[in-house]
Amino acid sequence: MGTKSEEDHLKAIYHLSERNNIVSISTNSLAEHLQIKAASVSDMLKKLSQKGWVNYVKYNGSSLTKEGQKIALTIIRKHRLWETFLVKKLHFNWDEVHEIAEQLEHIKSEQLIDKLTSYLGNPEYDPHGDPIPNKEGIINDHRKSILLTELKSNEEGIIVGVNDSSSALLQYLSNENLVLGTHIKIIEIFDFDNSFKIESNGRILNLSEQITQNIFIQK
Amino acid sequence: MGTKSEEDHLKAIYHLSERNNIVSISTNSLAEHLQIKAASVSDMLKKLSQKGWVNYVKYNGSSLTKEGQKIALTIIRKHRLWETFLVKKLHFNWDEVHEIAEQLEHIKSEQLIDKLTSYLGNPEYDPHGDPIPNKEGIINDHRKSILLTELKSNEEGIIVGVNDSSSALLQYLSNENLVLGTHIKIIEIFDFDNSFKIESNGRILNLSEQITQNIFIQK
DNA sequence: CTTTATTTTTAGATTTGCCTAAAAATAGAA
DNA sequence: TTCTATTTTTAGGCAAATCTAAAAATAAAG
Repeated sequence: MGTKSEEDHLKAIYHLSERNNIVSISTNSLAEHLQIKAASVSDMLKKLSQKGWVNYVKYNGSSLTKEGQKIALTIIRKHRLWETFLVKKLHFNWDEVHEIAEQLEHIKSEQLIDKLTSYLGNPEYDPHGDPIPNKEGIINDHRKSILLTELKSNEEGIIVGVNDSSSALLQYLSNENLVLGTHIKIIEIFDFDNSFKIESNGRILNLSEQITQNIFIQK
Repeated sequence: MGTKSEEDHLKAIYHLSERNNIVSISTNSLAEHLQIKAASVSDMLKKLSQKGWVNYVKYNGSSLTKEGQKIALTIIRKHRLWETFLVKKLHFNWDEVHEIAEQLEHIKSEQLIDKLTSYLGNPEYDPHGDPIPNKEGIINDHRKSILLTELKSNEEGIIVGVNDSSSALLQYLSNENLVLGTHIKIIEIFDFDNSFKIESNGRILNLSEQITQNIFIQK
């Protein structure tokens, strides 16, 4: 499809749109996300717009076209399949695979991905609980998940995903034994800092707002 | 280590040296092998020489330094491990894996290769019968193989490798059922074109010189 | 041992993806 | 609403890896 850099830009637009439920993504937030300068992003947006992958109005942000979204989802599909491979088959920890998958996602071979998919048993979710788009770029997410922040005192749920794949968060969660499938119960919510006191596996834990707004729960 | 292009140049020097048992590789043959122009190769040789990876004397060809050879062998190791993965685990045919491995060999993660190696059961040879260098870049090839061309009438042997990984050759051999491990016997050698009449699996086959000089045999 | 042919290098351009600095547009505050 | 701050774009540059065309070195042929 595109170059590594083009693919990275499309993916960034997709992720920022998804995370914030926003239609138009600012050039600055893309630059921040991609760790490059805004001027470089402007250049690339012009190019992607010309290719028909991005809707771009000067000074007014950008969004993906149908075709751009298809490409972004193909890359995300590959990323999540490779992460699944790394954890399930090569026995990496879930916090070690992101960087490697960032490289593997750009390998070009449809047949490779087809064979990898069936080798992994057609997985629907990656090791972080994120749904794997199908070959047509469609996400079939039958989890009814909400953010932990949306729960109230005394409510209970199961961890089904994370909103952020940074090593720091994933290691923190592993360390506290808050892995996918873990059952938790809200004991108390502290208004002054929005931190949560929860119970999980018979232990009492305190979670900061930075943590609670990155954990997906199913009641 | 280096960029994709640097790695490709080092690997090319290694392969051409190996194939021809020659110490110094001409710029033109590198250009031919890499499918780029000789002028571009000159530029790169200057760069690699400056990095201490290549011995380069203007107008006099190039060879690998110790360090350059180590890098080349690391790439070759990764290439052959990925090929093994593609054939053994994903069930590709041996003639389909070269292109994909050309991409995968540039993925950067030592841990990934370590885990892949043990996942594959520390293989010593790749699907084409080529030895896989170890982590230190040492090739431990305990096959005593010779080229099919070196056999005489009535001699027999087993196919243990190929000298050329082109799809064309590999498909030809698969088609004739001349896979690794196949036992063959020389019936007759025709002087006028150096072609061989052989017997294999009870069938009589004629092999041109282009084929016989690319098959490794163990008596 | 010249002359010609071939190989290799240099010089100068191009493309891609990035940069900095300055200009232009938009948004926010008084 | 007008001034200031912020965001975004433009303009011009740079490094990497390639190219073409021309010059230089080496090899081959007579």
